[in-house]
Amino acid sequence: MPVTLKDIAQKVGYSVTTVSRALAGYDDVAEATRQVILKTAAEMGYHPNITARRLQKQCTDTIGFIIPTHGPRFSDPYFSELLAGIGNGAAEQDYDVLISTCSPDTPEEMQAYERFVQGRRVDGMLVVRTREHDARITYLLEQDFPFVIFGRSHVEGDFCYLDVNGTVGVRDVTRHLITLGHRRIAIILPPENLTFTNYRWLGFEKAMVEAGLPIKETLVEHGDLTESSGYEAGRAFLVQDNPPDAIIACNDLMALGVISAAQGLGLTVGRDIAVTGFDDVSLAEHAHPSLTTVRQPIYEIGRRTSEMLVRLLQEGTLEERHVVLKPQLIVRESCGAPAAQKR
Amino acid sequence: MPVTLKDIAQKVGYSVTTVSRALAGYDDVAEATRQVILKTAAEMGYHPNITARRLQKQCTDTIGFIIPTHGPRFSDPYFSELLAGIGNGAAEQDYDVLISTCSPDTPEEMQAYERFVQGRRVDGMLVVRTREHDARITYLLEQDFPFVIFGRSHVEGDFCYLDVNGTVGVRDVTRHLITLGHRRIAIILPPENLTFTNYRWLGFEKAMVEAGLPIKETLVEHGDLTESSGYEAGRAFLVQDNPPDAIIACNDLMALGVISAAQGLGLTVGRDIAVTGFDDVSLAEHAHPSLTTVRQPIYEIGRRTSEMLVRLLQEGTLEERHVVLKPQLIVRESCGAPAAQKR
DNA sequence: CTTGACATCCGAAACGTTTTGGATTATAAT
DNA sequence: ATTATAATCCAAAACGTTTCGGATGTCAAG
Repeated sequence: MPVTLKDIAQKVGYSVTTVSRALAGYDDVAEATRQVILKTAAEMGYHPNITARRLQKQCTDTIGFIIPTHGPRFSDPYFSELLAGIGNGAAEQDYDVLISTCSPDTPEEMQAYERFVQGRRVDGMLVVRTREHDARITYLLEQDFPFVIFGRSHVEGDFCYLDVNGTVGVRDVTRHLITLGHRRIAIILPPENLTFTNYRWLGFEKAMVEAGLPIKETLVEHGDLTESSGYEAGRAFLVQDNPPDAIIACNDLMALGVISAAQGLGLTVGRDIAVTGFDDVSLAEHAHPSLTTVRQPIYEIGRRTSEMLVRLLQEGTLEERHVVLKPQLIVRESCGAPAAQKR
Repeated sequence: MPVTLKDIAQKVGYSVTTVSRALAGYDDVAEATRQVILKTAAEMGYHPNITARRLQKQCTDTIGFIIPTHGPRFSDPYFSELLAGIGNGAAEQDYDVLISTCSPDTPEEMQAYERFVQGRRVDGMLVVRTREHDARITYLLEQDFPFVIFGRSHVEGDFCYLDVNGTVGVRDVTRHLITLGHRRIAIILPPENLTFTNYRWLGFEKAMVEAGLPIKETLVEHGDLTESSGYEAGRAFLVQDNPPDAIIACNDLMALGVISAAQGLGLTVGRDIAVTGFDDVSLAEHAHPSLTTVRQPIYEIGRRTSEMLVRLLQEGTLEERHVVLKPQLIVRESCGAPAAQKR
């Protein structure tokens, strides 16, 4: 039903080859004929069949992204922003984005990768939330399949990544808390197997050590990056005999959970207890109190990783294979500093 | 480089046809040969080239979803949950999901639809955040392209949709506020052109009228569904000479903005002012105070719409073309009711 | 008049599947 | 021995595009 090259060829009385080449802009077709072809193609409402084109070209002009979702109730503003960046970065270069959703570190996740890679549904993959020993990366390397990751990994091999320097980020926010006079500082870390967990931990350690402050085991917890786990961990800290005077959460969602826990206990955040986050999702700015956090430009990250991947696909190589961005400390009300002006 | 049917055929000494049919499970190939073929296919690491299959079958086994993003800073927990539902619903039936991101109601958005539809990148489309006069729907209808929408529309024609009854939802939450003794009730509506805006408005109107309460013009505002617009509208209400004693926000994000605005003015939400939302994103439960809201099962909605679309594609028709789910009032602390127990 | 260069066009192959419509052989029924 | 039936197999076409390697005709230079 849709009009094909053959239909146009029939109508204008030229061969399929000539029609194809006219539309593709080759210079071995007379200007007059090209005009005729262009005109009739438009009139007939021709749109190339990309499936056929893909078969011929042996590439899909599509990048894949498998979103790590935790359980059915997966509600993370972080990912919608990241996805917007990825989508726009890809669209700008006429690439499509194929997605799937999977619980991380499960057999289903590997199957999803195989489906994309082996089925040649995509030309390259975007990988996020990397783990120290990451089966996805091992797999992609061994398949010699192009990919770019947001984050880093301990997996051996040379691959392209873009990351935000979490060590500097957490170091800065810890230093800031110390400057404000906080001494008993607690931290809620991401799950242990994630690569960025260790980087953030190092930043915490560095700032504490350089200030001569002890790191108490009772003031270190792990959460799973949801508000709910932030709530639990925060509450656990605050009901201790000797509670912390500041709590660093390693992402904003957990920080919001901590704030909720503190307020639930009748504490005033920013006065009785300082709380900080990481990411700077838009909710951080509009929370009450507004959240001191470490900004990573999520949209830009999505955009840049997809741009890196597309370039890698098109040129077969990348000049800047490793990019590490510096995050930015955003001071707001939740850590008791003089409130940054709201809007 | 990847192994093809021809490679297998060569190896086992049968024709490409037989190999294809053996793998596809036809019964006109001897059991013994099938075993040989299956075995060597596995050994050689055969994976069918889906592009070739698609060209032959003239369908892509892919559904498209264009996410309406508002500006680069697009951070909505609602969409990540919806997407997880869509992704899983599709994956279960071996369908892929192709996405793109676009500002709603722009030329680029229509181009994105054309790209998907005319380029036959997908077999069907999923449409959300529908507008009363929605060019996307008009277009899909006129192209006779299969689609399912989440929401409804005034566009003429018969199409499949799944929606949540917003009238009942807002009616219930309004009634609840009235029961609690609130009389000056304000509402923050979504943008006027969205279909669900009117449905929600009707619910508000109905509850107010049946209680004999007047609807004041000064207590009706429109927001754009972001926390920031909720903050603005909420603040505008609260600084009035005669402020409302309850504010209904038409989604959770705006409600969180209202809470922040109220707290910024030194008010205690749940005592001085009641606030309610709509959606029940996971942040609503963990906000402080926890947010009274109207729950729509977002994950389930994503899942069901993609299931509907896949069935429509496979069977050419759908028995249940119009589904309207009933939302559920979730009473929590933000409207001053006795707090629902936390977790 | 021949040759070469150039401009314009096109047939056929290729990409990897699936499907159509038999062909071949063995087996069972007459 | 012949015919029908069933069990296996396969060549070729088709899906719509791009590209390779010419083919044809025209014109200017020799």
